[in-house]
Parts: sequence; C-alpha cells; structure tokens
Amino acid sequence: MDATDRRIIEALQQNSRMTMKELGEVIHLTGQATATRVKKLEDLGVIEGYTIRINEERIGLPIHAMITIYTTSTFHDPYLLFLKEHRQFVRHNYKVSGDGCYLLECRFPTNQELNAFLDGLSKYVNYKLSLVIHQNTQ
Amino acid sequence: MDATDRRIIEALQQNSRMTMKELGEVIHLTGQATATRVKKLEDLGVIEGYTIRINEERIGLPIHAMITIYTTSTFHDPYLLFLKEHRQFVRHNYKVSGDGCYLLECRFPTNQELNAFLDGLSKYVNYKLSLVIHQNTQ
DNA sequence: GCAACTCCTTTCATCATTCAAGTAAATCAA
DNA sequence: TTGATTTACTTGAATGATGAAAGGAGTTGC
Repeated sequence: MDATDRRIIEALQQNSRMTMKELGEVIHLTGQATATRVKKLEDLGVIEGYTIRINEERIGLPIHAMITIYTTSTFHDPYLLFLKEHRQFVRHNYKVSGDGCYLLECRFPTNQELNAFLDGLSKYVNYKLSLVIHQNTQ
Repeated sequence: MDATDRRIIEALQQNSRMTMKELGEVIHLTGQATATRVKKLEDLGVIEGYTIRINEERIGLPIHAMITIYTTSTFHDPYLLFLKEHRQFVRHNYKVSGDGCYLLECRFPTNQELNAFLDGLSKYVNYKLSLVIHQNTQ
C-alpha cells in the first residue's frame, strides 16, 4: 500500500469501470502493471468488490430512515431475524456504543411500508425514528 | 424500468466490473442490447456511477463514528464549512428530522484524530457520539 | 559477484466493445 | 387495412482492452 495504490483506490472510487489502460494513464503505469496492482489490492481484501451508486429515489425508494434501536431483552436474535425477513428495506444495521444498541438504516417506497415495518419492529425492540431530509455525501 | 432493468441493477450491484457480454448472459440478451440498456439507466440518472467497496479498516481507518449534531444557532454555515475542511474524515452528512439536526458519519485512523475532530466540532455545534462496533450490510 | 525477488515493460493472441446496418414487433394515423 | 414511425433487438466487422509469457532493471542478502 503505497501512494500509487492510494491513487488507484481514489480513481476507482470515482469510476470503477474505467479500463486498466485508462487507470494506468492516471497513475503513469502501463495497463498491465496497473492490473497487477489492482489484483493485489483485491487479494489483500482492500478492494472488497465493485458496485454501482444508484439513485434510490428514482427506483421508487424515496423514504430514507435512520432508526435508533433500544433492545428490551438481552436476546437480540428475534430482532436480527426480523431484519433478515425485511432485508429488502435494510441498508445497514450498525451495532453501536452510545445511544441505543443498533443504528438501522433503511429505505422505503412509501410511508405505508415504513409504518408496517415499524409496527413489526415494535414487537421486538423500542426505537426512535429519524428521517433523512437531505444527504450530503463527500 | 422493467424487470430486466431491475435485474441489470441487481447484477451490477454485485459486480459492476462484469463485461456487458457476461451481464447479457445473465439477463438473456446480447452484449450490445445490454450495453444499450445500461447506457439508458445512466442517462436516466438511475445509475449514478461506478465505485468500489473498500475495507476501510485495511486502509487505516478503523474508527467508525456516528455523530448526532445539535446546532446551537440557526446559522449552519460554520458547521458545514468545518465539514468541508475535514472532508477526509466525513462519509455522509444527513440532514434529519427527529433527534438532532444532522447525523454525521465519519471514519478516523485513531482516537487522537477523532478527539481533535470533536474538539473542532464543539466550537460550532453540540453533539452526541456513537461508535460503530460492528457493521451488518445487507 | 551472484542468486533471488520485485516491479515494471513489451509483444502477441484472445476477447470485449462499439458502430453501422438490418430485422421484427408494436403503435399510430389515415 | 395500409403505410410510416418508433422501439428493441441481432448480426458482423473494425477497433480497442485484456491477459499470458518473456525479459529487463533495480534491490536485497549472502
């Protein structure tokens, strides 16, 4: 992991579909040497995969919820199972220190779905709901 | 946006570097027809870009903080400027309803950097810190 | 000095992409 | 019904990217 590797990561974060030749031009290496370095970063587990940034509003998921979870019992499995059953809505489930036990990030198509999800959720845990109004990704 | 487009998005979320030919095999189209559909999804703004999943622990950013921000004045610009000056640490700044005004997601190399960041932050806003212990991405 | 290693380049065969041309089906207006 | 238009796809050929093999240059340790 040297400065060149960091520039590879930076460039691939911007556009992971650029060719190894193009990426090589950015970091002043041949496409082949670049591909070898990228392969090494994959093998090291630094690059975990290649994905897309999608506009969730445009695929019908305008509601973005941040839900602080307060587990009532020490037995978290029913809650975790509930998440598994509703994974279509769940983006992240962060186990946190501080306020609450988990911070749950979800996406919903409508308030009806959000409401139904919260109704189900309340069988297992207490929660506090925050809705994202605007997102500023760096 | 039909079922085929949704399958394209699903496949590209798994691996955005697959070839259009490979993707075409998944959705039973030629590489050319697939590339045309992907281009359309880009033009529609559904696909916003191509990026990588990186292991932030392995690039020296093991500390994952969720910071609830309570602005003391109605003038948020000093806080937003502070974020801009420390954008290396900032992943997301969500404007939220509910508890607090913003939910700030950050990454830090060490507790020293986190501490320095919080010292700076406290000049502009009140905050409540949560540290992510474990992350469960769906 | 020499062997082993790392990191890179060059070359070439193979494979993917892209453009142009053409087909087939659906929509629409007369 | 007919003909024009549009949409979505396929095919084929040229261009460009990838990946494997061979080799060069610099570094390290003995």
